[in-house]
Amino acid sequence: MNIYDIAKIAGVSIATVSRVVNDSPRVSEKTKHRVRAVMEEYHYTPNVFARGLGLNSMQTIGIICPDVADSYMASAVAFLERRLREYGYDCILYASSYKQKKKEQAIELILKKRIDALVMVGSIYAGGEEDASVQYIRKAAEKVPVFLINGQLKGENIYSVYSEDCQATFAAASQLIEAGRKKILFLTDSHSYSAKRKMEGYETALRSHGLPVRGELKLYVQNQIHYVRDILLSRRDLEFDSVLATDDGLAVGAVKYAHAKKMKMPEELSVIGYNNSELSVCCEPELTTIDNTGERLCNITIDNMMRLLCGQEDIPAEVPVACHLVKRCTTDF
Amino acid sequence: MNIYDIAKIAGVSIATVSRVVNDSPRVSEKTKHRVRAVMEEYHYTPNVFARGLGLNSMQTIGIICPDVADSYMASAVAFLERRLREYGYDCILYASSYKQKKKEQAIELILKKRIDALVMVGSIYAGGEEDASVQYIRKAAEKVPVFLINGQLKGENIYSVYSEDCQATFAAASQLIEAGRKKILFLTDSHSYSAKRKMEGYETALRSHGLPVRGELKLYVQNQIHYVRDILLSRRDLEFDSVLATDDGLAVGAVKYAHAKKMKMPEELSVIGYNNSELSVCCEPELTTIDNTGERLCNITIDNMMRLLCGQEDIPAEVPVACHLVKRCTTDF
DNA sequence: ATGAAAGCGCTAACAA
DNA sequence: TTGTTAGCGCTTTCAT
Repeated sequence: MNIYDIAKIAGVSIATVSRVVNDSPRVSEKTKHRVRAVMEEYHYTPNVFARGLGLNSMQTIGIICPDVADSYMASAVAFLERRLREYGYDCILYASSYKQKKKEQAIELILKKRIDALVMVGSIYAGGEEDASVQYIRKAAEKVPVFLINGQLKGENIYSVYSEDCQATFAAASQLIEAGRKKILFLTDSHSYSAKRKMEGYETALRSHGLPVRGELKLYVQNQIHYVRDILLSRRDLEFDSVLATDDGLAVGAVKYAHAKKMKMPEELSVIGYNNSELSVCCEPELTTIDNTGERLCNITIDNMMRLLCGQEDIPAEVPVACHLVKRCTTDF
Repeated sequence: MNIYDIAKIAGVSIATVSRVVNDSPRVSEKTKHRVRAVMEEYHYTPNVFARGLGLNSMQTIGIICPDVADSYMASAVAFLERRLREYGYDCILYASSYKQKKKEQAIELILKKRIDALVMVGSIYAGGEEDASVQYIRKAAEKVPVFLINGQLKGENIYSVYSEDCQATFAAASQLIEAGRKKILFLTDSHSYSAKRKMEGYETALRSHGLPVRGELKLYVQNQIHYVRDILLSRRDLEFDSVLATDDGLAVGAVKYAHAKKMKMPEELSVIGYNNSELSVCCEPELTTIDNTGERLCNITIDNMMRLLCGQEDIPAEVPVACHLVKRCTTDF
């Protein structure tokens, strides 16, 4: 059942059927009704491939992120998908992993699908720095508008929305210090741009309060609760009275460590996580955490994208979004 | 840059270029090399829409699930995506929500995309029962093979892989009873088929141990940790010495309740969760939970799908997969 | 091994 | 308002 069949049955030309399908105003209501009736009766569905070929678009947005299983990205993807569907777009999903090579391959593959726009979720992709590792994004932007969520990159056809992680960790670390903590352990699992910005805020807070920045207090670990706990237990040399983590999972690892050492929280150990995830309210005591407002980032991105795809021009190239601290039980301020 | 351009530059016909693109054996190695060189030089990428039109396929699998943000489904989607990509397939993603109407709409929309197969993730879609609410799946299966993950439905072109939830809860409840528990609270947030099967196992265990099945000990609640805790705190009439939950989040709510009441776990309250999620190892004490082996379900599904798409015939219509209990600290057996 | 040409099902410019 | 027709870029059959 194709457009020719419908045209024949309805006694009109294919052009008219096409117009009805696309709800063109240049068809009389009467024929519209008639054609629609025929389409209904025969369960006609326009062929999207042919349509794509003609329009050079299948109304599809590519979403790429390092790992959909990560709860932060899963929420982002869920949110993006829902809003895009409202606007009649489909999502094709690519998990790129965290490796540079894989990221580039993923982009290459996804661009072949002739998507209408590309969303890159995660600060692993770009973060305001200019090196070779970011050229593939620029190249992608030559073909299709690129939207970075929690990424930052200047360039033609590239739009960044990111959370102000640096300010957030600065504020959090400052509060720890002002509450009397002197040795803040910085826990991270990543060298992403956002991790760098978080570390920057941490260091700035130390310095501006006259505290030394010690290398051994910046710890890279895998993001697995028990693994983090065990690492901390094994590092008996390490002295710290508080933890600032770049992810709730890491922070929970620290909480588990405190349990294992029978330390009281927050008195003997303060802990601050990141992302305001379910984990932060699951662990005991519940975790003070930084909410980086993933939903807002997504919303702003979609708004910008839709305006761009509708031909508007005045889309901001960069939108920083403030985080806020959610105070729970692992801190005493 | 299209196939005609490449053909002209390489001094061959478009048919030959097409053959090279598809790596047909009916082209001499010499011309293959020549044409490939030209394609490389001009960064030629075949137009997927035209290709789709010709082949009536864009090598795309539709994945539909009620909510990608849910950690169980997020892992499943992540896993499916990775494996499908290995086979050269793309994923288009639809979040359907849990409502019947929305589910039907989602299917209708996704079928318009002329996907090569459809994966439905989650026991919300079907579970071995024959009612009207499942007809839309049968209709979908007329157009494209349908793969249910943790769903069960007999029918032409429908393939089910599901975990044996009934056995799992039967075993878990039996162990609780044999460890001396008499009042097991069954906590669930869903009327999905899998929730029903879980309840069935729970009831069977009670009966086969000579215990009564009490309606008030089967509790439907929203899946939010604090919400569950508060509900339990408010239901002062409810007496129970153990909890069997259909999801880790619910179980953690019970753990929080025990904390609030200063009850010792597992002595005064045993808790068993479901899904072996990160939450189960995050909470304190850590949660005994049922692992329903989501990865295995996905793997089996993909294997079956690929065999089917390659023209093989002997695909099992139903594959039950056993769960297993992961013992942690909220039980004393 | 290669080429010519007929689709695939739609959109849109142009005519009427 | 409606119809005719020329693409869109590819696959594939049929010749050669």
